[in-house]
Amino acid sequence: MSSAALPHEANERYRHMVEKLKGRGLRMTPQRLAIVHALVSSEAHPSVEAIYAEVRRRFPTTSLATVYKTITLLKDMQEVLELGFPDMSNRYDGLKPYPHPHVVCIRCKKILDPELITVGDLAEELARKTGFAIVSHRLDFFGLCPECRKRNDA
Amino acid sequence: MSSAALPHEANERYRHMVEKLKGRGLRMTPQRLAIVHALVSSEAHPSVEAIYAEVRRRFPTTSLATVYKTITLLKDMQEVLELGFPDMSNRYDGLKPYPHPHVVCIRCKKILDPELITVGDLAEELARKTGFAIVSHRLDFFGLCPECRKRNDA
DNA sequence: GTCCGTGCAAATGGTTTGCACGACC
DNA sequence: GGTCGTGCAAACCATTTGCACGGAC
Repeated sequence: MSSAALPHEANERYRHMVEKLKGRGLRMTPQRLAIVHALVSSEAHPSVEAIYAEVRRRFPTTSLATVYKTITLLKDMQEVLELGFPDMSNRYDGLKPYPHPHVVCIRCKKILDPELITVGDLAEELARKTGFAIVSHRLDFFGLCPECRKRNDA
Repeated sequence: MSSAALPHEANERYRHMVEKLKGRGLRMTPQRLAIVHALVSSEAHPSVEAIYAEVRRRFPTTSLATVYKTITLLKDMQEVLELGFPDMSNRYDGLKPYPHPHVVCIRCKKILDPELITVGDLAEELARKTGFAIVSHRLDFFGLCPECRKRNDA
């Protein structure tokens, strides 16, 4: 899988993840490379199905199980951020694998990364007040994106 | 289902939810009352299984399906907040059914409501920047609770 | 008495697992 | 060549649904 067409940042992430996988002595199969590629080549926070579809364009025999297994691998290595939803399948972020805020359109399921002041300050305040040792967080805003607001004739 | 033993605030919520259900012409069966009771009588953000177990203590024939149906009902009426997790079953908050921050212990799955400055300000800033019409949000911090930190001999 | 709600069981859908073949190193 | 990863199919588990009986009003 070539990474020539990737934007700068995505290319960095691609190489970083491949190196980290290699560093663990894991085999770099074409499927794995394609899955990593799919994870960094979209800012849409793709679902497993979307990644599967993308990977299948190059490797039509790839199975869903392989996609799940590779994502689990990367999740455990903290190289992919998982966003779970009760009413739709999970979404993944391979570009920014650390906790950060998201905006989710409740109609078209679009997910964006808004520019916001850091939640780190809140986490600190929280740790002091509750005695929790905070290791991660998640902040999601749900609403209608500009496109869906226009289409708001339902 | 008596509400005599409930704390003030829980009792308020109990009555509010019952009134709202009645107002929609829905039948107040003992099962429904028990489910509503279970939802407001715990600050632990119970799972469906936990609610089911609690309800069964009084009405041993109650089915899981009924619990799910009633919770769906209350969710649609915005009287229960649903917290979905990819790695455990959903948890519910009938005491504060509006979006608010949570602290989740990644070991014992305890969920608390921390006292924090409002996220409303962030939501406003966000709406301006992205054009989204924000209708809801969710902020979760994950970490180890004080108890689990002590037990940290794993 | 009517109709809604319940309880059972079966279906669903996303995700995980077991296993044998084939490919990476 | 040995071992790990893949692909298939079956298993899983939380949740949802269909349907007939029973209870709320």
